[in-house]
Amino acid sequence: MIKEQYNPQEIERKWQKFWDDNNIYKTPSESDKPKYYALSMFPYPSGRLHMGHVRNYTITDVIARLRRMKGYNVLHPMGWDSFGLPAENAAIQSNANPADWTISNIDYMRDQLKTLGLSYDWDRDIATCKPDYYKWTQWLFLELYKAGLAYKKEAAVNWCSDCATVLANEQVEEGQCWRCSTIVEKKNLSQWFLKITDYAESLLQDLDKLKGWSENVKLMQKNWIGKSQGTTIKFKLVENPDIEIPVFTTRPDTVFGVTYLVVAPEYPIINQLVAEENKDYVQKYIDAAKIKSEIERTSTEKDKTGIPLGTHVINPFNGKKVPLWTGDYVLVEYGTGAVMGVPAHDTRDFAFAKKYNLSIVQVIKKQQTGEEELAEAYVDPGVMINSGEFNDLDNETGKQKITEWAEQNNAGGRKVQFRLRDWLISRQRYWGAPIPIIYCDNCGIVPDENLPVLLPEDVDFKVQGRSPVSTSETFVNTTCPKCNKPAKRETDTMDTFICSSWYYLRYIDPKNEDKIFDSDLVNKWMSVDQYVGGIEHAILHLLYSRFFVKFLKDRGLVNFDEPFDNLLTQGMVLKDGSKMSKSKGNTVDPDDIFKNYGADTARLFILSDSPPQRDLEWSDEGVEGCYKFLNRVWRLVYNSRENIIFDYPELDANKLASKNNDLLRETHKAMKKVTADINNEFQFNTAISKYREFVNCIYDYVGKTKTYNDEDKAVLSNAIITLIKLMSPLVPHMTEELWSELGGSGSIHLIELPEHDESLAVSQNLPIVVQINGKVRDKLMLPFGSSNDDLENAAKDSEKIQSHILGKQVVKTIVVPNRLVNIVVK
RNA sequence: GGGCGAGUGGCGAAAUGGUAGACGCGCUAGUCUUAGGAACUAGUAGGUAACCCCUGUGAGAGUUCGAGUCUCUCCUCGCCCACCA
Repeated sequence: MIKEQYNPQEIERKWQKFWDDNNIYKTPSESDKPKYYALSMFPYPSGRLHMGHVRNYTITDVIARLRRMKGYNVLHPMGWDSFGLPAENAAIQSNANPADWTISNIDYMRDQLKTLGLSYDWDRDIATCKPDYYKWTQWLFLELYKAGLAYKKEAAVNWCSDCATVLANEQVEEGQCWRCSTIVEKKNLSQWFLKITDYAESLLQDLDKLKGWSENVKLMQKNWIGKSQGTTIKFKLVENPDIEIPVFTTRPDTVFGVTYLVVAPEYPIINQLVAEENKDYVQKYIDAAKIKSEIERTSTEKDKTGIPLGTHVINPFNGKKVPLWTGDYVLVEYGTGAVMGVPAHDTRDFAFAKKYNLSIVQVIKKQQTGEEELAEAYVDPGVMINSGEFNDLDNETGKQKITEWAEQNNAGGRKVQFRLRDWLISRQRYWGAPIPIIYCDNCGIVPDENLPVLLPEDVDFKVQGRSPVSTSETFVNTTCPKCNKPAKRETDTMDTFICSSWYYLRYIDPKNEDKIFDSDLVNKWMSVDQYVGGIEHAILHLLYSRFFVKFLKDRGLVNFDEPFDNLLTQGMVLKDGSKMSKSKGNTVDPDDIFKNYGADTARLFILSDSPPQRDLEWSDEGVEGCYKFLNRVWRLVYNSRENIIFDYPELDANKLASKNNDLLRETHKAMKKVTADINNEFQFNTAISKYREFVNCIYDYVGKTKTYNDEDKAVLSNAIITLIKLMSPLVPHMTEELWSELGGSGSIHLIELPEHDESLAVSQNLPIVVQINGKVRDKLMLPFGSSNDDLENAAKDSEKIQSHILGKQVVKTIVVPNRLVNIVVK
């Protein structure tokens, strides 16, 4: 018996237990059905779910549920990105163990996910902080090491003093730490890197294969990889012709306009380039540059500064002698660490030359104009002048010719330059996967194959400036696996982005103790059919994941190029116009919504107000509205319970009374619209509108029907049971309850979703718009499929239309079948 | 500075080049109630007393029988990258 009152809390608890007990959402690895891998970006277990999580996981859950009901074997797993700094900070504050803090958060959040009614296969739950997972993270590191893609080097790295650790390039935002906004310093440290730059070209090229990614995200990756085609040109030092300074340029066509050269202050051999009398002065400049923060140095507002080294270089193209400078706007990491100054054709160089009174030589002119004094740099295409044998070439041809000349005369050549730099992965923190490396005085760097290398527990978390791991004597002191002599362990841990860049592979084979995963299984399940997560991962996580998959393919462990076929980047959840955050105090706790309205209401609201890609403004009234709607559906079913026959007889549309035919048609229209909206475009908001329209329509029907004959009952039953089926992916608990109470057996979530019948979804009569000169003047109800002549005649017969045509000349008539007639008059 | 999006009622938003504002929130009036913040009914872009009609999708032009939608110029907002040579 259906209860009179909709009681979400009672229903939801009951069905969640039922689903759990009966393993409704367990995914068999083998099945005759086609596979579908639906994946949400797994959360960091910070303590409790926020609305962003609710949105992310509900979206993916609806997609997974719909696919399941469309006959797919759906993999829909969940896990925990559980290494990271917050656990360590919490440990320092409360003297707890990061592991305990993390595990209890995971347990709480897992319960919350269950409360939300998400259809996960919990048997595949993984946590990156557990040894049975990070063992394979370490294994992966060693594979990279053996392939020459993990290496250690001394480098000027980004240092966050607040987090007391180094940061990857990708983790520095506007010169500040991505996590705590502390201004990042440069420090010279010996650190581990992954050679992601080896894959720069394929990471760029394969973006074209990602048809299911938005252009926006692909472009962000493309810009980050930052490929530029250019030329290197070598300039010899006048004072010591054995020294060559190569520069990188994308404008070799302007080489005859070089009037100076600038090297970075950190240029490795800068000391050999300085004239004796300038040494003191230059050293001061270099020291000053070092202590400037990244943010000061890279500010575009500031004037460029530089000083002459007192020496000169020879331009190989024209033999001209030009002064050599150093300037802190030149980056030692990019290109060759040296640039040529062409003030006439580069705005930055122009400003620099004006400031320091350097000469300006024009070498490109606009077509058809003479040479004239430049008021600003001329950066557009043109014709080469003052360029010796290259004069009169258009500058694009000039680029080729100049580069060829450089190649032929040993003065440089073609060069492809990427902005992408190697991935700095070592962190001086505790709560991460230890880097499985041993340093031996005899054997040097030795990989430790005895995995997992477990995190020590006897550590001092409060140590400053070095990894807390280094305080564990038992961990640090070990023996060399090669020579058995005493040796020391690496005490840095890995960037947690390593752990989170391969997790989607582990879900497929989560309990494998012998291998990172079974390749056959992974090849069968990958790629991920639909990945859903926040736009904030557009670069870091997604780029790293793509890199790992390309590496694993090269190692023969997988046979696909890209991990994620389709990517949906969901918008943020806002309140009062800005992102929900604790610091702003504008958060809404999902638990409160579950408690007051139930998970079904939360799910419905989070999907109803905006399309998923767009930001969603939180609205208490909107939540209330969704709750009322669910109550409205409940009442509809409850009040009609006497007239609902679960096994209603088949309906013959040709024989139905017109009222019943109308409802049958609306039922098929709803089927069509809802599945199309969810399946193709993830337009949950318009799918939900359709639910409401359909419910309004059934209410109309019920309101008009005083007594029910068998045909009425069958049509009504069809409408209501279809409604419940269509709503079940979004509103899983309430629909399960109604399904069961109306007489359905098993779970509604395991049935097949019905397909609409197109012939039943079209109306017999359609409103046809009649326009005069594109303005609507009348609307006529005409049969579906009327011929163009019939439409035109009907339009011209209309009294309203005739009054508009009267006394005018009909120039032409446009007819769009089933839609409109436009009469053009003069 | 470069790149990418987006501008539609009081609000969230709909709209294969073809009836702009579906659906909802809010609001107004009414019904039922002791009462309702519940439910139901009707209305709700602006102008007009009002039907008709006129105006209307950031501004301006263009293409088209017809433009929220396509093209160009401009304005505003958001996001990403940014001394990248």
